[in-house]
Amino acid sequence: MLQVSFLRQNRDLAKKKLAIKHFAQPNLVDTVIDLDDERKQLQASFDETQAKVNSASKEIGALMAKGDKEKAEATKTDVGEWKKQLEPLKEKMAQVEIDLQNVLVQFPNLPHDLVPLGKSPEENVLVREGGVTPKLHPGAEAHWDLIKKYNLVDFETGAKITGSGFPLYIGKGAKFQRALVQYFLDFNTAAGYTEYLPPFMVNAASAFATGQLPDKEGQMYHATEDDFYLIPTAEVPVTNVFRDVVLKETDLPIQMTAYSPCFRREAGSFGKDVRGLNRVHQFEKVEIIQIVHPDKSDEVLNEMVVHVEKLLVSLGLPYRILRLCGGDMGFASAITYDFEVYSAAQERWLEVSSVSNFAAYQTYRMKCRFKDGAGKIQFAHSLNGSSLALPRIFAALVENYQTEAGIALPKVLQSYFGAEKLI
RNA sequence: AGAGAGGUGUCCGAGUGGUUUAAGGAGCACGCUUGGAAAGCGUGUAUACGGCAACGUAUCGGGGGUUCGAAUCCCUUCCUCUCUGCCA
Repeated sequence: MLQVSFLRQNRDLAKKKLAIKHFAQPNLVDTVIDLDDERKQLQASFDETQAKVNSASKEIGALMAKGDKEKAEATKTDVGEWKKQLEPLKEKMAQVEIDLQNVLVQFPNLPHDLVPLGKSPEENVLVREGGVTPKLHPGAEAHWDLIKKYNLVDFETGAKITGSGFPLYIGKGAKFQRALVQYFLDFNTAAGYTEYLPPFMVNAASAFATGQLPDKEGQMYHATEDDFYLIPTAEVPVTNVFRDVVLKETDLPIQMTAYSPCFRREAGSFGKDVRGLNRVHQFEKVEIIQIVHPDKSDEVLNEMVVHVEKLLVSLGLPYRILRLCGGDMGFASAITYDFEVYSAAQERWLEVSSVSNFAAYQTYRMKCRFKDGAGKIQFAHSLNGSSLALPRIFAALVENYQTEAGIALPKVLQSYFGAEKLI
């Protein structure tokens, strides 16, 4: 959420930056300031009257103690009058606060200066690429054929059990998932991240804090009986560890990693992107999350990008890193780098990780602050990234490592999987 | 799931309608004291909003209510603990 004080001081800059994110109603910035002015005014007169009530009430107490009942009763009448004035003020103030909040939550985060202009994925900027695209043998197949051929994943039975997009991993397919999760977690903890295993459902306050509510309500599965949401990413529960917390400056940076299944309704998706493991409703992911000093978040973002890059290099997959343009970025992000791996069999790039700096957008919503050296309270910055999401990594690995004899494995995974090759 | 007991500041803990302006203790910070430390003494030690400031307002798990006045009474909700039940 954007801070009113920032919007107040940077009215035009905010509008300009919102335009980069293709936000349709830049004039809401003015609305916010007007509402905030009104709120201030209402509070001033409310506080003033309330102060009179408070001190008169105390006086009544003193008068009663002295036994001066008559004067006490007279003061009660005065208080009654003031309280009548208070009622409408209170109501108006509550309404203005709701209105203000309703407008504020509509603003996406402002883009970082490095974010390129653009509307669609074609306008993302290629930062760098690496790895070598393998030369596959003739007759090489896409993962949806390979997993059928080797009985690694059964979509039909998953659909029978639950519905489409809920894959059933079997045998070596299931074990491979476990091996990947284990490898990714070990890789992250070796770099200093602390491992968490969070709840897989969250309450509305948590979903709101990281920005899923109200923006992406329709994308989450909702358990209405208890009003819990199935998490779309471990980012939601893990970032919320620090909701409503005032940290010490020396606690920063906080580095966390977590495995979780992710549940996404993916309402509105269609087309060839949804084939096989390219887009599913439930998948496994290992996430990295950091909460850092605001002066450090740019630098930390780059470190996280390099971290994920190293992980991809270790898997021997051809990859590229893109800086997303304003139109392709997420709602809460200030700057995002997407990682894609090349699927040699599908002959297309698959997004496998997204690393973002949220600046103070999430931390302001969730009131995650720290006390700096001077004793001043500041909002921390939050960042996160996938390290890594499994389905498309799985797809790219089986496609790129396929041979006529079976499917090989990158060296780093052999000990985790307990064999030299997958098949 | 049923019955009961609870939730107070950084922590422990007192507080059943009015100088509570949340006692007292511990911790922490600073100062005094000391050769240095400990002890002792003194001072300070939550957050948000409004205000240039003085200060005001709100917050005793959350929300609502009663009252001139609520940590305290009432309703509701969440959480923790104990017992019982059920269950991996």
